[in-house]
Amino acid sequence: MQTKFTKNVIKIIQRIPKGRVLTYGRISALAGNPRGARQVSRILHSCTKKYSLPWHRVLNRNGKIAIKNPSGAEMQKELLEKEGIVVESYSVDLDVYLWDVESFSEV
DNA sequence: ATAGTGACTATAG
DNA sequence: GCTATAGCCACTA
Repeated sequence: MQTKFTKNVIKIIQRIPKGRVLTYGRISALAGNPRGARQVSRILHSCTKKYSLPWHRVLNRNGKIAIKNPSGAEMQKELLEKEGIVVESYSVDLDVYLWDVESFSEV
């Protein structure tokens, strides 16, 4: 059984539009836990396969790829570029690609 | 219950 | 820009 926070995170991540990215802090805050950024990473680990989450659209606060696994980071960069996002040195320009989450509150 | 860990964040140097 | 610390919260042993 997952916590409410976990389910919210999953729902939010699944709502990330193509070509946009979100930060761990943003997601955790939207899910109801501004301090739960680390849990977002955990959820990604646990639920990416089960829920087909677009984990590649989740970056850290600096718009940088936070994955430890070098292969995974490379894959994420590739996936982002495929969506039209320019990735430089494993980081993206948040001013351009950060998802405007205001539309999520409507739901 | 306690301790260790982590795809984070904020602050300090 | 970088590393180092501390704080946070959920999961695992």
